[in-house]
Amino acid sequence: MGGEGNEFPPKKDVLEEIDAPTMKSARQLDFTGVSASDVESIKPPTATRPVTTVVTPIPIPPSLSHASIRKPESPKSKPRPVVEARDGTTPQKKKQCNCKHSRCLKLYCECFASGTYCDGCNCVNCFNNVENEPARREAVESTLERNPNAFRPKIASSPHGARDNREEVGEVVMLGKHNKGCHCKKSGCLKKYCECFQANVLCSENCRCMDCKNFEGSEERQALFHNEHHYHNVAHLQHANAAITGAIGSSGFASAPAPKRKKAQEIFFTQATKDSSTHRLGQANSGRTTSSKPVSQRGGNASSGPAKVVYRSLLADIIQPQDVKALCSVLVAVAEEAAKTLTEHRLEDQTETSLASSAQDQGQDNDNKGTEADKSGVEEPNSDGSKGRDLSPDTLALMCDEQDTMLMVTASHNCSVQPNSQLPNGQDQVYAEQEKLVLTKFRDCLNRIISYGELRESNCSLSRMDLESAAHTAAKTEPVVQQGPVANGVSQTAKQQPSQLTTTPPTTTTTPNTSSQTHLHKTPALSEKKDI
DNA sequence: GAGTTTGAAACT
DNA sequence: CAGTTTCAAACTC
Repeated sequence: MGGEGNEFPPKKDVLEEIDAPTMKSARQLDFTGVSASDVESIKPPTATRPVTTVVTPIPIPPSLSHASIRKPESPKSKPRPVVEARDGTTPQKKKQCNCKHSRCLKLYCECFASGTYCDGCNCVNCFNNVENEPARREAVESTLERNPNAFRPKIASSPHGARDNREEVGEVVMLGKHNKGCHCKKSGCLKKYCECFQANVLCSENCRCMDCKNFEGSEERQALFHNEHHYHNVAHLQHANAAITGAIGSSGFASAPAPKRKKAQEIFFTQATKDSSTHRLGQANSGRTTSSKPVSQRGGNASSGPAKVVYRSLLADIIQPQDVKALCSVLVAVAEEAAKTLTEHRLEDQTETSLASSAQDQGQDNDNKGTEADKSGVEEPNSDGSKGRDLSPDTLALMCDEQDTMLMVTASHNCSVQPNSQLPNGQDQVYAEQEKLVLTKFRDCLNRIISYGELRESNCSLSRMDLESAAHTAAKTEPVVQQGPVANGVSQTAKQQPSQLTTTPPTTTTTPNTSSQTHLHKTPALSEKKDI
C-alpha cells in the first residue's frame, strides 16, 4: 500500500517484512549503531562487565533477535549491570525494571525503551521477552508509530562540539544534549528525574524546563558534583576558581550571580531564534526571581538539595571590572614613572662616564623607541599625553594584558614581548627595577584584597555569633570581642564595617550587593588608586 | 519498605 | 497542540 511504508508501514505487514530493507532496518541500525557503539566506547570500566545479556538493542527482532538476544534466561544472571549513568551518552545502564501495569511494553519500561528484553527484572506480567515476541513486536510497532525516534538514543553526541574542555567540573566531560530536551519544573534539572541530568548532559535549547540549574557554570550544579563525588583536591582548586570568578564578580563578565544564565548565553552565542530566546527567558523568569538563590533554595523542595552548599566567594561583587582596569592603569603608570626616573638616573650616570657608550645607547634607544612605538599602537590607554615615551617591554606587556582582559582582544602579535634580548647596558636594570616596582605594587594590592576578604569573613562569623549571643544573652554587655581567630585588628575594623553584615543572617552570604560594592570601592584597591 | 514526588509517556 | 491521566523511577522518611 501507500508506498513502502517509509514511515509508518501498516503494522501487521511490517511485522512480517521487517527484516526487509526499509526504514525498519534503518531504524534498527540507527538505534543499535548509535547506542551500541557510543555506549561501548564510552562505557567506563564497567565495559569489562560480562557483556552478558542486555547489550542488545533491538526494538525489533526477527533477524536480529537470535543474534542479539541472550534471553531472559538467567533471571539473576546480571546483578544490575550498573553503569552509573554518568557517562555522557544514553544512560546505558541495564537496570531491572519494576513495571506492574505496562507489561513492559511501553516506554515506561526502561528495558523496553532501551530495546532490550527484560532479564532478571522485578516486573509483573512482563511481555518484554522472547516468549511474547509477537506482542512485543506489536508494541514496538505502535510505539514507533507514535514516535519514530522512540528507540533512538535520547542523547545526541556533542552538538556543541567545542564545549568539551570548558566544563569539566571535576566530572566527566559533558558532551551532547538531549534530543527532545526535558520539561522539568521542580527538580531544577539537578535530580535524576531530569533526563538530561540523568544522562549527564547539560540542558540545552531543546529543553523547556523551568528554573533550570543544569547548565554550564551553574553554581548549584557544581556544588552538587563536588559534594557528590568528593573531589577533594579538585574541589579545592575549584573553590579557588570560584573565589576568583566570584571576586571578579557579578557585573562585567558573564559569570554573574544569577545562574539561569547559560541559556541566555547560549541564545546569544547561537544567535538563536527569537523563539528559543523567549523560551530561555521564560525559563529564567519562571524560575523565580533573578537573584533568586536564596528564595529558590528555600522555596525549593523540602529536600532542597541534600547539602546544597552554594559557594560564594567572600570577594564576590567586590572587584568590579572597572577596578581591574583601574588597577592596570595604575600599574602601567607606576611602570612608566619608574622607567622615567630610572632612565634619567642612568643617563646622568652614563653621561658622566663615557660619551662613546652614550652614543651607543642613544642609537639603541632610538631603536627601542621605534619598536616600542610600533608595538604600542596600544600605548595610549591612559591617554594622558605622557605617551609611552619609554615604555619597557614589560610595561607594554602589561598594557597588552590589560587590553586582553578588558577587551577580550587577542593581542597575540601585538604583544610580542621580547624578553631581554638586545637591551642596552643599563637598560635591563631599569626594566628589572621597573618590574620590581610594578610587581610590588600589584602584590600590595592583592594583599589588600586578601585582607579585605578575611575581614569580611570575620564579619560573617561575627554576625553569626552576634545573632546567637544576642539570642542568649540579650541585654548583656558586649559579649562579642572574644571572636577567636581573626579577632585582632580585624574585629575593630569589622565593627565599623557594614552594619548589614551584622544584621544579615549567616545564610545571606549570598547577598552582598550594592552596599558591599561601595565598600570595596573605598577599601583596598581604591585607596590604591587614590594614592596614585 | 512504604509513601511521596517527579516528569516522561500515553491518552483525550 | 494543550490538558489530563498513567506510569515507574527517584526520592524522602
